[in-house]
Amino acid sequence: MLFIRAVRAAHSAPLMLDPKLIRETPDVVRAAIAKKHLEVDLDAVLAIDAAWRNQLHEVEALRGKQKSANTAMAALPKGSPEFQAKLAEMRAVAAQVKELEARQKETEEKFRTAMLSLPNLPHASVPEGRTPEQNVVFSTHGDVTAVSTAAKPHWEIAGFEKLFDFARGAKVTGAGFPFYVGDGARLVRALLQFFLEEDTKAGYLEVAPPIFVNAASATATGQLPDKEGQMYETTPDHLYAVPTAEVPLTNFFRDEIVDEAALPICRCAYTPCFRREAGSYGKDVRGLNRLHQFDKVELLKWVHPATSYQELDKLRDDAERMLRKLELPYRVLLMCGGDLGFAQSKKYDLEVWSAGQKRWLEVSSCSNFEAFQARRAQIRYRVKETGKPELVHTLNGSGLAVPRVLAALLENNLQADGRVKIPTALVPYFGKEFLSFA
RNA sequence: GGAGAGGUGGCAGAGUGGUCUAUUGCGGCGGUCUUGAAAACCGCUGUGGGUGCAAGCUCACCGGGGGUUCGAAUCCCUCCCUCUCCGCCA
Repeated sequence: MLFIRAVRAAHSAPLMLDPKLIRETPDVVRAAIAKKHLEVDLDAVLAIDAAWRNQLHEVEALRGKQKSANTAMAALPKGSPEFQAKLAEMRAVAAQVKELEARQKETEEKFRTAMLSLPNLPHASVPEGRTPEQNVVFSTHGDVTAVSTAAKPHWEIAGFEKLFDFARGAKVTGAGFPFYVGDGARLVRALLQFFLEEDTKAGYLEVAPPIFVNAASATATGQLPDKEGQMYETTPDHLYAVPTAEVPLTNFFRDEIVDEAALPICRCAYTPCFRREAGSYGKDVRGLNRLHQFDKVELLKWVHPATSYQELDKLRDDAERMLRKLELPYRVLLMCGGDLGFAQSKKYDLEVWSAGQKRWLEVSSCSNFEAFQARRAQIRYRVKETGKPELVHTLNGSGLAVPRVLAALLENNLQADGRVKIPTALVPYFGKEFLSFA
C-alpha cells in the first residue's frame, strides 16, 4: 500500500536528469555514469523514450481532431443530421483516444522508471576511482599523534555508561537509542547550541522543521523509492521520521520559483535524525559511532548554477571551521567517482580523528547536487533577463553531527584524572571547563 | 473527532456541459505623451511536454487521482488541503 503510494509519487515527479541531455549527448552521459562505476543500460532508456514520443504524437493528433470537432459541433443544431453524423464519428475517435492514451501512459511510466535508474553526473574535478580507498585526502588538520598514548575508546572510559546509558535506552526503546544523562545531556545541548550559533554567524538562517515528512517529500530528495527500508515509518498516517534535516529543508521550496536576487539562500536546521541502519549490524556500531537516533545540524544552500562550486567550498569551510574551533584533528576527503553517492555531483567528507579508536569518524558530508534534486523537487529561480524559470543548484552538508564529534571529544580530551577537558570555544555553552564522569 | 463552507493564473475574483483559445480588476513589462516623473491612453502577460535553425505550430494543465460524455473548470467517485462553528487537548 505504502509502496504504491511512494512509487506513484515518484512517477508524478519530474525526472532527475534532463531528458534532452540523454537524447542529444548520450555519450557524455555514458562516460559520466562509467566514472561512477554504475551499470546502466542507456540504450534501453533511449529506446523507451523514442517509443514514448511516437505514441505521444499519435495521441496529440487525435486530440487535435477532437478539439476541432468540438467547435464544429457547438455551432450545429443538436438534432440535425450533421450533428448526428459527427457524433457517431467522434464516438469512434474517443474510443481510440482512450486506448492510445492508456498505452502512452504505460510507456511514459516505463520511461520514468528507467530515468530514475540514472544517477547524477559527476563533476569534472571528481577524481577517478572505484573504492573508498581511492578517495583523495584533500587536506589534514591538527596533530594526530599527540594525544594517542593515553586515549582509549570512549565506551571504555570509566563512568561512560552513567552519562551515556545504552542499557536503559535498549530497555525503553531498543539498541542504538541511548539516554544522555547529566553532563552527557549537557554536552549534547552545548554542542548543538555551539553549532547553531556558529552557523548563524556564518550567514545561515536557522529553521526548526517538521521531523516527519510525507512520501512526496521523501521522494523529492531521493529517500524514496530507493532507501525506503532505511526510514522509520508511522502508522496509520504513513509519514516518515526524517533521516536528516536535509529532507524537510530541501522540500521547503518544493514546487516554487524563488527570486534570482535572493540566491544564494543559506539555511541551517537542527533535528534529531532517525535511521534504521538495516544491514549495518556488527560493523562499527560500538558506543556513539552509529545510532538509530542522533542529533545533527544540517546546512543547506539553494544557489545560482554559476556559483555552485564556489558555494560548495564555502559550505565545506563553514563545517570545517567548527572542528578547528573545537580543536579536533580532522581531515577532508574528496570522494572519487565510485564512492560518490547516486545523487551527488561532487562530495567532500569531513572525518574527525578518534584518538582512542585510532580511526577516522565521518562527521560531515558536503555535497553539490547541482540540479539533480532541484529537478525532482521543481525548485527554480526566475532569470531576470529572460523572465524564464531555471533550476537552482542545491548543496548540503552536516554542520555537524553530534555523536561522533562527542566521541572524538571524549577520547581526545580525556585527562589523566579521568575528566574530559572542554575546548575553550565550547566552555561558554557547556558552562564549565571539565566534564566529570564521577 | 462532529457539522458546514470552500480550493480557478503573481494577487483579487467571475464562470455550474459546447468559439473557455478561462471574463474582469490589480500588479508587472513595453510603448505614446512629458525636460523628467506621475496621471491618462495603447499593447503584452502562466507552467510543462512534443516539434522546428528560428519565428512559430501543437498537446496538456482550473487542489491531486479516477470516472461519465462526441465534448468537463462545470456532473459523479475518491483523496489532500484551507476556513467557520462545536468537542477534546499540550
